[in-house]
Amino acid sequence: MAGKTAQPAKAKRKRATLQGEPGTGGAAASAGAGRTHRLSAQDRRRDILEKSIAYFAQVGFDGGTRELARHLGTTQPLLYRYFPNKDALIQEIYKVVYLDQWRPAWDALLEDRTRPLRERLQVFYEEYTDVILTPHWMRIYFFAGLKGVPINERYLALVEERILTRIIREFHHACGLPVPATVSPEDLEIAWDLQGGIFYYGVRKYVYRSPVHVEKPAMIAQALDVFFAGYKTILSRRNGL
Amino acid sequence: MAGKTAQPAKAKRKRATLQGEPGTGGAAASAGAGRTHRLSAQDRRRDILEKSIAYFAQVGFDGGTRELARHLGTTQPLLYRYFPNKDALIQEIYKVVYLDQWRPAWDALLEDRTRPLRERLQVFYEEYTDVILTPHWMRIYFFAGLKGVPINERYLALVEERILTRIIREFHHACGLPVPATVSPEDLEIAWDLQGGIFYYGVRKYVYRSPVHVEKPAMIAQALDVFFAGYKTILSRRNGL
DNA sequence: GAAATTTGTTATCGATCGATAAATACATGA
DNA sequence: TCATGTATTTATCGATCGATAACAAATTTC
Repeated sequence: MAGKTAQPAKAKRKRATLQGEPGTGGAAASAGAGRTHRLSAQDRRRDILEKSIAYFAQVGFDGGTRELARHLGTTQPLLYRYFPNKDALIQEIYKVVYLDQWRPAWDALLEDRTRPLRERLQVFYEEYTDVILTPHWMRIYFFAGLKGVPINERYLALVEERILTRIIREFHHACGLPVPATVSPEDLEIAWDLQGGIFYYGVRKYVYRSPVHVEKPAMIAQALDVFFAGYKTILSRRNGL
Repeated sequence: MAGKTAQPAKAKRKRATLQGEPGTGGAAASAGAGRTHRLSAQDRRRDILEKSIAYFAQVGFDGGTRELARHLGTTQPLLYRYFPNKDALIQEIYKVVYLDQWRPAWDALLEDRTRPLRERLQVFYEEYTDVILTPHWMRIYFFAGLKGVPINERYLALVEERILTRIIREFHHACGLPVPATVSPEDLEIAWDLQGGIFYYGVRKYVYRSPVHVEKPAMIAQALDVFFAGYKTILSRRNGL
């Protein structure tokens, strides 16, 4: 269990002396991102946040602050000028990745009864999956979930409220059935089945980096085909054939 | 970012002196699991493996070996008598959790054409999810996936080979259609949609510890209802209505 | 252009991690 | 009962981690 690849402790010193060079500052030696010395506080903060998402999405939240700083092209203590501690940085990542992604236009789209529901859902899921079926979003989502971060519950509640109950209601309307005042647990679970089928495509692709067999829009179309025909049949049966 | 809750370094010494007591050995003081001193090599190894699964499923593979030992009611160096290093232990966990779970009876069940396919799949998924929709399996699965462990690809390939292609083939047969020699990418992806919908129920429940709205067998029944009616419609359409 | 402010770096601390070596408790066979 | 072998523990090493303090460089302000 020797701690990874043990590097001799001498290397540090060497870099410290190099830092005196004229044209090439010490920090850029590692990341080589391009001489970004001395940003404004606002820009630096944004830069840290952005690159932290990419970094933690790769290695998980147990990734070290030193290696994170290397990805930033700066030094590790600088992080602590902009975030009081590692956990505060992570909390901010959650907020950005989870909550600030919903587009208000989707609210209108899902309930726009001038368009066929099938079309609405195809458009919605194509756009929505453009946001969440990405390596960063997916991996942050699961790293956070496994850590038991409380923000997850909020997200699942948000999915039910903004997406799933709407789908059920609109589906009833599209079938000429009375729209239920409150969505039943069974119907909610059927909508989760749709959501889960689509979502798992992203899991296979971005969590497991496994090849998928059709392009994303085609996958969504198929999932919706099955959902529409299947759910309609269920509703028919339920209402005495 | 002070490393968790900093415990004063004195505490260690104190326990070391306590260890001299007659009835209560040093190790049991922490876990209190019940005086399991001196197991046979075989039993100890099995015990370590079993409890390691529970422990790592809880905290992830970055969990410390010392705390793992506490859960075992022993000391940390003992682990290294039975596993050369932490990674070897983890590899063995993968093997147990992933591969040694498939029941040969499922092979026969899925292809038993004396029973209706719908019934076969209900039984299969109820049994199969008894194995994989558990906190341990789910969490190990994702911890491993996010770490990029190569064993995942093998698992996904196994699902396609043993479950999904069979479902597609049997479905064609049940519909009176010719059974395709090789399953098309589109059909495979439709089967993944079924698998994903069911699987995501477990994600919500065990990764996110979020409440679900119907019991597992009912969820499976609904997912299969949608799948059967939906896929049948698709196949009909595909063959010129 | 000097003082004050802000940004970034070097050096280091204490804790914890995986791993090893040496010593100790326990069991078994002669 | 004593020697031998195995199971378990104590003590410790080197590396790495998050975090802080002290210093240096760049920018702004007067």
